[in-house]
Amino acid sequence: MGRPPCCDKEGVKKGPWTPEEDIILVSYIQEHGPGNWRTVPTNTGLLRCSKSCRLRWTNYLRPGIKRGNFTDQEEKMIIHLQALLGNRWAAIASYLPQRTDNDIKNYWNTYLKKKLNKLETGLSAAHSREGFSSTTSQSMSRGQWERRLQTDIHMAKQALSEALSPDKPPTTLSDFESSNSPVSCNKPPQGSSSYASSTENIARLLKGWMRNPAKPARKSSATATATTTQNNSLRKICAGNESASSEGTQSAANYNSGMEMCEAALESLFGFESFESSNSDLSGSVSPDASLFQDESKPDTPNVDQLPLSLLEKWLFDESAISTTQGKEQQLISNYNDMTLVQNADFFSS
DNA sequence: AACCACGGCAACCGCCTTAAT
DNA sequence: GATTAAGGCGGTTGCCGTGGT
Repeated sequence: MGRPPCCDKEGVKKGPWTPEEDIILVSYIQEHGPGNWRTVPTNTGLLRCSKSCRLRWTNYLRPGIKRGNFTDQEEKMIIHLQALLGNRWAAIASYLPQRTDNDIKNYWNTYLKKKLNKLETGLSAAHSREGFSSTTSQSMSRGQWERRLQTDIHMAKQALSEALSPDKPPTTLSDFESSNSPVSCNKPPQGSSSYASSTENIARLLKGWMRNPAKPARKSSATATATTTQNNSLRKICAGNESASSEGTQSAANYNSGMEMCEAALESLFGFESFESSNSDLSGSVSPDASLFQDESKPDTPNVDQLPLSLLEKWLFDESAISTTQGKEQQLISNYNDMTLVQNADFFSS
């Protein structure tokens, strides 16, 4: 016999989540923590499959998720990581801890891919204008360059996968990756503050939602027409959550001050505009629930995930060099690094 | 004002890996 | 070791809002 069944498929609700369902889910996770999704539908009474609950949590309700426009820095990072890792959105998302893999994937598919295609066609058009002919020696060198790029990408991927392999010492990338994985959320949080603050946010979310029911967030909230009974039950939940909010506020404040210090340090060190500060103008445009989570912490997220790409790459490939001890690959990777950096500089200066 | 096309995004689907029995 | 479901992930779909005609 294998494991017991997750959830029977009959009577499982599909489609957008209602705020009430969100509250139930968040309340449950606040109490029990994420993980063991199999039991969530039965214990909460939600008519959702466990998978749907997990997805809703990881993509929408989880504390620390930033919504709204992507910054230039994030955009560059995504492009760069996509070139390195391919469509491994979860891996890419681990470098942008405030963004979900779904978010990054959507952003890539709806915007970045098109933007890069445009740039690519623009570049090739410019090349043809400048006399790049398919029969000239220049095209030969371009072909060689492309082949070399392909090889380098392949080698970089290989080195990366080696660096990520589980038999490596515990200071490698895999640690950071795993520390961002949902599994790590199963670990007892460093204090229950993250869930408490999550509750606080949900309470505020509902306050806003009830105060302004005519302007719900898109999709789930939009489809949810708040009935009187719903509001009453939600108010009860809110009242309960309010009491838990004070400790969360404290932890959020601590986190924020820590983040500010970290960002200030990064800014002074690398001259990068910090992710948060460059996003400060988004606060007005994000959905109500999203903005509520802005100040949330992600307990197991290491600060290294906030580092700008150049430093991250340096660290990443230094790690690769240590673990692979293959100088040739390292050389190729650094070549690739140089090339992609130049490419990116070209892309974004245009 | 009505219609249409397009873009954004939440959620679902299906496959693969991991883990429990 | 085999079996089976959970969990994770990437691809895809479908709904809704918005802008153009």
